[in-house]
Amino acid sequence: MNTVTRPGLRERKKQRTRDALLQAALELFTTQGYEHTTVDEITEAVDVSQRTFFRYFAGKEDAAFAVQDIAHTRFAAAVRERPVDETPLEALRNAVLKDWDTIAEAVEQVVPIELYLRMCRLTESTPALLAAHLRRSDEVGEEVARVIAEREGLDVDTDPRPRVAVAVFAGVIRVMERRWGLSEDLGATETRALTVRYLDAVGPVLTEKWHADRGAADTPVNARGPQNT
Amino acid sequence: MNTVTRPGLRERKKQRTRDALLQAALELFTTQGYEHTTVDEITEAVDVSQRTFFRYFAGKEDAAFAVQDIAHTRFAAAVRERPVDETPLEALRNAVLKDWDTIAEAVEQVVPIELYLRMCRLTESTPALLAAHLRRSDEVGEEVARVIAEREGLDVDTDPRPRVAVAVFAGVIRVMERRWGLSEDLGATETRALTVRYLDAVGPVLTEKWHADRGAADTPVNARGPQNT
DNA sequence: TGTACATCAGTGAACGCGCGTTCACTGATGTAC
DNA sequence: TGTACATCAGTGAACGCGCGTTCACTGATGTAC
Repeated sequence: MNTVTRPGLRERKKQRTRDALLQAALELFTTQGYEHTTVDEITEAVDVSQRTFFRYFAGKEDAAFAVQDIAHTRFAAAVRERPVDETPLEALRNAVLKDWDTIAEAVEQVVPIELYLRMCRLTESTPALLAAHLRRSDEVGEEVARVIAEREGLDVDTDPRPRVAVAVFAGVIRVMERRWGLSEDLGATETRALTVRYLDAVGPVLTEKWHADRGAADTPVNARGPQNT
Repeated sequence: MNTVTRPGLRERKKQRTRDALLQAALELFTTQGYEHTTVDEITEAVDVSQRTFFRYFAGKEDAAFAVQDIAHTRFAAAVRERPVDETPLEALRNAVLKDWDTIAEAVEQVVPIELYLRMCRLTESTPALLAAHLRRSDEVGEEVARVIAEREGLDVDTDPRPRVAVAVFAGVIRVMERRWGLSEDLGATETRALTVRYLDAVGPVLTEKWHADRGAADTPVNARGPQNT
């Protein structure tokens, strides 16, 4: 065993403690609600002292967003990897979509994906968490705007376009998040389709006459016909 | 005196107490920082009991956003008042601009405008406040999306366009807020011009080649030439 | 105009609560020889 | 392979703090007659 050098026993134990705390935290948050879960309950569930929790997480909120942070970091990295010949909005769109291809696996390294999805729903319905989420997303947006500016060889502080592009994109993602949070059981494929459709809606929203196709706007991406949600 | 019926003495006293608390709160927040100001300090400054504070504000955060709430309410109302022949984005743009014509007076009814502006800056630089602000803005966005949907005779839950339009608009406003927060002494006129320019940038960002006018994008609205900020 | 009663803003003192911190300590893991 | 020492994750118990709540009470304002 131990084919390649892997972290020592101490490191592996740390990782296990952290994972256990994280999983217990999300489990409790999604079961009893974020506000109604105390740090003490989390540490009791894992059977470590309260002090240990604060060794791994700066606070309760930090634990709540530990997995989301992975997603954010991955997204920023995905944007960085887009070929420069794509337009900024193409790059952003392709980055999310590509990112989503492998996000499930990445999350599963830490907690069950299903738990992460439940946590996302909770975030949408808990004011304190939603506020924190929006602020974190805003930060990611700022980071991504800098990446876009660099790609295009622009100064992010003097040229408004990188930030505007990211803001437009982030706004659409936010609309998708809200909608995703509302409808139960919206799978990966549907979410993807929804995102593409919303992104495609931006152009027409700005330029086309809205009333021309009134009522036909929410037809599914690949098919036409009656539907709900 | 008392030409028309005005609120009784009791009501006027209540108003004065509330205003005093609000002003003291913002003054302390902007002077010492939000986190470093306790509710007790606020009530001590006004010389009322701590209990009285909670009669007027649900909590510390509520006081911090009391003025901002006025602005939000006014904006939503302004959107409602736009003629229906304007496109949604025209309506949103005209609503902010029109709203800003009279916002100073409205705010002055409650606290000095300069204090409100200082509070806005503080919000931008205090994580807890920024998070709360973004969540509140998100709520306003939802409300405005419903107004837009109604204007256009669309169902906000099946047609993505109202929410997408508002998200795009809100994103641009957010970019403006951030920039405003960074540069000191950005007056009303400049802010207005900045907003218009950012809104005008949305179309080109989506459609035009970015590199064509590289470096010339941030020239002032009415003039061309070297400049900073 | 005056009196008697009702309403309700404000009091003040005490409390519960959970977050996050502190401290000196223990014992397992890692490393040097 | 074994021993001696260093590191550092985890302990547990105590604490400070500020938010927001509770309660029975006081006294000013409003209203009915």
